[in-house]
Amino acid sequence: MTPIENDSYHHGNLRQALLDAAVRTLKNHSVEQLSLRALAREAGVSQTAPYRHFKDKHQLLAELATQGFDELTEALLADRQPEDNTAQAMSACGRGYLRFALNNPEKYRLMFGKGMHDRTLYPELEASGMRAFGVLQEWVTRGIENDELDASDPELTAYHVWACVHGLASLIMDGKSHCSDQESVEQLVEANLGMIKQRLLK
Amino acid sequence: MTPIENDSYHHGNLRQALLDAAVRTLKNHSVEQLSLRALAREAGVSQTAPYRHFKDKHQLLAELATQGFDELTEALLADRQPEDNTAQAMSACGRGYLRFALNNPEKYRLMFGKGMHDRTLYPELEASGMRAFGVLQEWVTRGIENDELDASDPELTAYHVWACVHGLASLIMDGKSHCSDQESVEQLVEANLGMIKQRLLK
DNA sequence: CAGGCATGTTAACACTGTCAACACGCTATG
DNA sequence: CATAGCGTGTTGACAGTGTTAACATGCCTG
Repeated sequence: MTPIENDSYHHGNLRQALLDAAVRTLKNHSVEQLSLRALAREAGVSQTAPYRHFKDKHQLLAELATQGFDELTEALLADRQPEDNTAQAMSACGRGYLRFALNNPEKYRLMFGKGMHDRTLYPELEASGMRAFGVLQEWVTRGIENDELDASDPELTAYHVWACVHGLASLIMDGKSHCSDQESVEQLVEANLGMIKQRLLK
Repeated sequence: MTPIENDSYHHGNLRQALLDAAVRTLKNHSVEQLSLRALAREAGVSQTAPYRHFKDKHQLLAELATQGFDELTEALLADRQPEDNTAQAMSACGRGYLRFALNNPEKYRLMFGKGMHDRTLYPELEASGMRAFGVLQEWVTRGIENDELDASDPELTAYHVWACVHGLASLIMDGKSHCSDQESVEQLVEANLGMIKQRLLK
């Protein structure tokens, strides 16, 4: 878990240690509160050492976000079974998405939001984002092919579903939902996922 | 437009001048780039003068956001006609919402997102947000009463629609839409609004 | 073994938010 | 009408930030 303790002049594992420290920070603090200098302190290293491994603060954030999208992809696939039909895939993906977002709100906010300058500067970020979107698009496409979905354009439909789920996650995360307790949030999520499914499924 | 020029020791209109400068800044810069000191410079005043009018940077941001929600409420009502049926109200609200968000992306990001510490500290902010949501909820409620909408719970349905539209706005603003030109964005918006309507109208 | 290169450090600059102490000038009260 | 007070603006300072330049260390390769 913790990076190897190293008393020598060279840390040995600083790059990963900084990323780990950043992930840890995002558990309790917002992206805006995350500082390179604090990460360096936590890694037991001088305040400019990070610049040997990251051009920018933005680059570190971009790598965190990339890693976040990969985790999101896993979350989307976690509850899926190979034999799932479209309705089951929808439910699994939706729950996986919301679970990830609500369990890692600050990381999620970093992935979307404006943590970095310009995400087009980071091709790996774009790619990992695309992979996550691809999971959605895959079952939507299959659902349309199998005539299970009431839709024609797979990409547009997948984008629409993404927007709905993303909006739901954002509103809840930003406290715009009246319900504070865990249980009523889950009910809200289920109700919303139900409304999406209800009208998209034939 | 510009605050009154005032060579005297006292500015005379600093509070509003700062808010105006902030709004101007958000036209070209992100919330993160907005600094109190820069606003003070733009108002031709020392760097700590703002603290006579705002306890915090957060308080200034909260007031901007409050003002933003009021503008959003106007935008939601702008294209509405008193005799509109639910379908027409949906379209007008949806277009108004997206127009506001895409024309004022940084202000919108401030309104949602994590610009302030804790929005519950600013009751006026909460209230103006509620007024905006109320516009949505109003026509949803009427639509259900008139049996024009295929839904039962007005609040839940309004929240669902809000999530869909908010998600769409966020994804487009954060550049997750492939389409860069104005025209294809509008097509994307229309297609998405269409899918929401199609699914909700009886 | 020696030199080079990756990785670390120190010092410094230009920013930021924020507070305390001080200065100005309008307004109300004696 | 004078003066005391208070709202407003200023100066100076502290702590924190991202970032660069110049310097130091030590492993790895020729």
